[in-house]
Amino acid sequence: MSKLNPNISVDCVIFGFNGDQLYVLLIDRENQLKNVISEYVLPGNLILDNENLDMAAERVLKELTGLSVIYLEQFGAFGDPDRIKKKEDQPWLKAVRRNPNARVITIGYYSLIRMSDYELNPSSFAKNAKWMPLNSVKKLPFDHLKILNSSVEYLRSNTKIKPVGFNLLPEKFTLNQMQKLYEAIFDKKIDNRNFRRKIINLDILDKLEEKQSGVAHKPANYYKFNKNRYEKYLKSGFFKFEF
Amino acid sequence: MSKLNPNISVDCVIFGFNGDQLYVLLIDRENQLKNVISEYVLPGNLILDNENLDMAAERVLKELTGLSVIYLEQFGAFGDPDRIKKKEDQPWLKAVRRNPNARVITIGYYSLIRMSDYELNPSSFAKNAKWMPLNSVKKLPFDHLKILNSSVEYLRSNTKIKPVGFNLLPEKFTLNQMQKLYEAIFDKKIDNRNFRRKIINLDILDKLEEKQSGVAHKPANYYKFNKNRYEKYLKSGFFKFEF
DNA sequence: TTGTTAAAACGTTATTATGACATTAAGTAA
DNA sequence: TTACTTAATGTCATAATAACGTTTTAACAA
Repeated sequence: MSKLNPNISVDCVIFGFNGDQLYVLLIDRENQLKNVISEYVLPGNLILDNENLDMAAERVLKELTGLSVIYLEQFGAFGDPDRIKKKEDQPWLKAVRRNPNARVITIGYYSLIRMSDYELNPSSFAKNAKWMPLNSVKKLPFDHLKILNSSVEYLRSNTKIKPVGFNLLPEKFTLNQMQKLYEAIFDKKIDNRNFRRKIINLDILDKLEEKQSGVAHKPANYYKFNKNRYEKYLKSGFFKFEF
Repeated sequence: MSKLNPNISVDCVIFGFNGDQLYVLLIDRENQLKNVISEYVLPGNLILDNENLDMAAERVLKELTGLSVIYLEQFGAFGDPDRIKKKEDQPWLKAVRRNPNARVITIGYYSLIRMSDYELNPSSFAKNAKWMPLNSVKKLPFDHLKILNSSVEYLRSNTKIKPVGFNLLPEKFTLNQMQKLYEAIFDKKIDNRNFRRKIINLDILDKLEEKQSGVAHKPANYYKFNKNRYEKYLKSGFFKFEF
């Protein structure tokens, strides 16, 4: 069996979207350790000595939340010598780490997932995990708020050059759902006619026959992301997506 | 005195520009250790336990090349378990590392400097250091080629959204020097009228009174980067710079 | 069956940015 | 004075953008 590396960890920022606002997946420290005040942290842990960073992020996320996520992307390394030295964080570290005083640098990973695809199942490990509205997270232990903020910046600049949003939307989605998502990511209103034109012109959406049903207004058409077409475009040059 | 952390290193990719092509600063392993075949590597080393990653990058670069660099930017973490396990790299590791078998993950930093500002001085530590044309670097020990390639990608996407190039140019420069730099970074020809229009419209250059002299052709006007104006624009929104 | 409600869908115009393209200007050197 | 070399410049057709209001389609209630 492989050993934990005492100096290197990964932390995962998992974003979700519920049709209205962005959420981030946090885990409750309390459930990792009884009798310590309940507090939410980013899912993260030390890496094993025989795994690479990407694998570590995948494993840690799976262990702490039950999620198997399609892709995780590295967005930064955080290594202030005192990043886990705050007094209030010590009891927890002492309880869960073999070497609670070790200097740990952490590598940040992020992912975007469809919240609906991953009902966090209270009967598994996932009972620790909780979706929190991104805007409501004002304080986190360690340097996790810094890490979170950094991931949000990364998400934004990434969204400008890649259609990352599809990972957060259901398989079939309406253009208005999509617009809401972009508005949530960039935290600003977008003109709906301009949005539609732009997204349609990218030519990576397939308009389905299907429409919304049961809604008390004109039903919206469903669309699907055409990954093949997207990848063809990627190869033959550059993608731009800005507002 | 602080100790080296056996598991975490930084590696620096320092880009320079000579008016024609991009260079990268490498150091000669031989000078760190006699009797090992000469081979160039990225300047890098383990971090100290009391310094953060940015400080470590600064210090390591200074120690290995003599350079004090204005800004270093992190661009990625590299942590394959076998990244320094290649057989041919072992003698060197054994000679310079207290714990040559330790798993080391490394954080990549990059910077752009004016080659002319930093004559690498053969009388100092810098005798190890050498500017190599970026295009000529086809092979490096460890995973340094991967790191280098990653930094080039990062440089490119960064250049699209920030006028990073100014760090590589002399204080006063001509628009044609600047264009050559962008052509080197993106590795493609740019139409000079379109380039000029775009760069002038950014409104962050000051045209100086001064002209080139002593050249056997029409002398070019010198320009200067106006940092204040640039930062004002940054605050009030978004910068775009693409070709 | 008709009217009300609510979100979806849609088009135009003025402005700005882009890409493609060729000629003249200003110095030095022979 | 001429040749040489790089600097500097303008136009036009096309594409992308921002700003803006009205009509459509379904469900539901009266």
